[in-house]
This record gives sequence, C-alpha cells and structure tokens, in this order.
Amino acid sequence: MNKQRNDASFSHILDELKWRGLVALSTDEEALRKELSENSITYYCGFDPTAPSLHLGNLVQLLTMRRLQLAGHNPLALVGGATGLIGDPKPNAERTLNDKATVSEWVSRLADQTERFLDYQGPNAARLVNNLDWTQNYSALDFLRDVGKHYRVGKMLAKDAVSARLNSDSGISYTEFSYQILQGLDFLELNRRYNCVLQTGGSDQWGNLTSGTDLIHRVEGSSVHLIATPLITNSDGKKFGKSEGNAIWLDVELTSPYAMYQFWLNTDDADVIDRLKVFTFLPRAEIEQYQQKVEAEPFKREAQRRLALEVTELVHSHAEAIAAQDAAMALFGAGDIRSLDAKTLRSALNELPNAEVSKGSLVVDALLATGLCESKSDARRAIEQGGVSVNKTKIDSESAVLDDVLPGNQAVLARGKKSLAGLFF
RNA sequence: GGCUAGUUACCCAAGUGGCCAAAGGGAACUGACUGUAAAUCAGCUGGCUCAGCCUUCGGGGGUUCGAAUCCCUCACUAGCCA
Repeated sequence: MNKQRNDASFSHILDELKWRGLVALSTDEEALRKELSENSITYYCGFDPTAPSLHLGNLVQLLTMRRLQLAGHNPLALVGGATGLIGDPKPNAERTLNDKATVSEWVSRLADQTERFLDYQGPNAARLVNNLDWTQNYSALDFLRDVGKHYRVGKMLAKDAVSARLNSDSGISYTEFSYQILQGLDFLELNRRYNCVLQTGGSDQWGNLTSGTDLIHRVEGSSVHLIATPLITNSDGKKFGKSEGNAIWLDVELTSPYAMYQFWLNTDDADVIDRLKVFTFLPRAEIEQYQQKVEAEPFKREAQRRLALEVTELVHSHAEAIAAQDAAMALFGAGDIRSLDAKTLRSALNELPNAEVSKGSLVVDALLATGLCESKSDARRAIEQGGVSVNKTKIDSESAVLDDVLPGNQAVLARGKKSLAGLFF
C-alpha cells in the first residue's frame, strides 16, 4: 500500500479519475472540482453483504476510494448491515432474503476485506461504518414520519431499477422498493455525523445515489456530490468479472491467487489498457507505453502479464503474485513439464486445485476429485471431446487410468487448455 | 376479496395425453485455427453401475396402461375489477 500513489502529472484528482475512465456520471462537476481542491473532504461508498466476499466490481469502488484518499480526502467505508437485509432491486428478479445471522457474518468479512485497500492509519485514515447502527432501533413509525415524508412515490417509481422491475413480469416487493430510502438515509446520516459530502458508486446505482443527495437537499438544504463509475464491460459484450461462469472473488478461499492471476492474464487485447487504468496504480506514461506494445506486438501480451501481476499483488500479496506467475510459466511455458524439477512443479501444483489420488485409479475419478468436472457424465463427456490430458498427453479413453507419474509423485491433470489441476500420489 | 393469465433445465422460451431427458435462442464448456487473445467454424450441456436404468417441467394429491400436458388443492407472480 505504501507504493501506491496518484499520478503527479495530473493537476487535479478529478482529471486523473476521468482519464482512468472512472467517472461515468457526476453531480455538478465544477462545484465538485472546487470542493475537492479547496478542502479535505469526507466521502463514502457502500458495500452490501450479498455474498461472503467482495468481488471485482467492488474492487473498482475500493480503488476509486483509495485514489481519493491518496489525494488527501477522508474515506468512510460503509458496510450494509441494514441494506443487506433488504437487498437492492436487481433488474430481473426479486432477491431471496438471507437470514440475519448470515448477513451479519458477511458484514464482518466485507469489513475486514476493505482494510486491505484503504489506509486505516494516518492523518486521513479510513473509517468503517455500518448502516445497521442508525437503522436497527429506528421505529417504523418514526422512519415513515421523518424520512418517508420526504420521498414522493412518483419519483421513486421513475427510478430505472424500480421501473424496470415494474415493467417486468416479476414485479417488485415493497421491501426492495424501499431500498432507495434506506440508502438515502445513509448519506444523510453520514452527512450529519461526519460532514460527508461525496458518495461514490457504480452508475447502475445512480438512482440510489441521487436518493441521498435529494434527501440532504430537502432536509439540510445543502448540496452534496456524487461520482458514479461506469459499469466495467468487455469489448465482446460479455459480462466482466467472471471466469468459466464463476465470479472472481477477493477472498483467497473463494478465488485463489493463481485463478486471479489467470483471470487477468486472459484479458482481451481490446480491454487490457482500460483495465490497467482502472485496476492498477501505474502512471499514465507507463500505461501509454503498454498501449503501444499492445498495438505493435500483441502476441507478447506484456500488458496482460503486468496487469495480472499488479492486481494479484494488490488483492493478495507480492509473494503470492510471484508464485502465481511462476506457476503460470511452469505450466504454460514452452518447456516440457517433464524437464521441470520436482520442487518447482510441486509449488506450481499447489497453486491449483488439487487432489490426492492413487496410481491406477480412473482418470474420470480424478477429474471429479479435483473439481475439474462436476459429475462423471461431465468427465466422460470431456474425455470424449478430447479435452482431457494428463501430463500434457491426451486421454482418449473413458476407462483410462492414472499411470504416468512425474518425479515427486505428482501429475498435471488438464481439462481444456486452461483448467489445470494437480494430482498427488 | 373476485376474475383472467402464468410458474418448463444457468437465462429466455416452445411443448397442451404416448414419437419428451423435453424444440429454438442466449450463455457456459470442448475441439480446430491462435498468442493461455478476439473473430469464425464444429461439437456439446440432468444423473448413473451408460446399447440399459433412475430422477426432472412451482409443491402436494388424483384420473389414466401411460401425465410437462387432464382434474383437485396449496404456494408464488402479473394484469384487471373491488
């Protein structure tokens, strides 16, 4: 974290955020610019506990917060102990409620995770807040009188998140409809408690973001600010942040450093420069050099390698990033895996999903044990399609057994080109 | 509270008594070509002790030799009426 800094070639933090493509929408830009340059302001961004870990979408917000912190402003990381119990309206369908114990467990996990990305020490240290603190003892009657009275239903219905659901055939519950009020209340409360005057968030949350500025304007008569980051999208139109259909999590238990590294390494040429801007602290000059490299010699994939190393280090650690990189080189490198020494191979395999197996057992069972395949049918299908190999030798029979053991009592099992696993005998 | 329409696999969606493990599209996965990229083409996507068997079409019950399909009931969703 000590190495992180903003690019000094930008005279204003807002210019850097814009160059990095982090500003999709904002409230009055001139006023915001003035506020940011004249004062050390307090700002916040909320994270709802909808899962046991934050994911890459949240990382965009965390890094945006960090950049503002590096510019001398004071972050409030808000965990949604209350809003997580309600759930913001997703475009397609109503959420199923998670029980309170689960949400509370997730809140503490997310809170811990924010510590890796924001500095909780020093002169403009980050502070952690939980919206359950000001909502759990709020009576429904007081809430309706004090807060509800400031909301007009017509305006609430007009918000994208709500109207999309009203026009869908799944409808929307009063619970999710009310979400925007809770988020508005958060901003008001933080404005009163900490003089918080800026909220950041994803542009898909714009309706919920403006809920707060509107409420503060009505109640306090003051104008506060918003920055909405764009939704990160892939140039091929696919959803960002998923690998083989699974989300990329920041929690090491859910997504290994190796998987994280691989995810970034596989970034499209068309997207890699945008990703470097958003997900790393590399300065503009350096990123522009990578841009030239992508154009001149894309097959070297230098930008992807750097991106993978930087983000893996950011989320995990330097040592783990290097280990992931070494594993990738060992397993995908030009050399024959048979020429690797046992120790190097072992450490690479430890980065992968792996399993204990016995010599002579079925390859199908190994595919299942390592999690490379979900069922035996799946495993047989994969073999039939020619997608399975052991130690880079294709398996051509469903009844094949494990008989090729590398030095150190280990083997490399592969499904397709990129899904690898370690086998230990 | 009443009426009407609906609930099908990861998502959308067809199927309205046997030819249904269930069309089509999206998405994922595998192969070819590549650079662990994109695009394109091809294959493939319930499970198992795999020429066979088992479980699945909102839940439960029933009719029938046979039900995703018909009947009853419950739950949920939408629209209209009150």
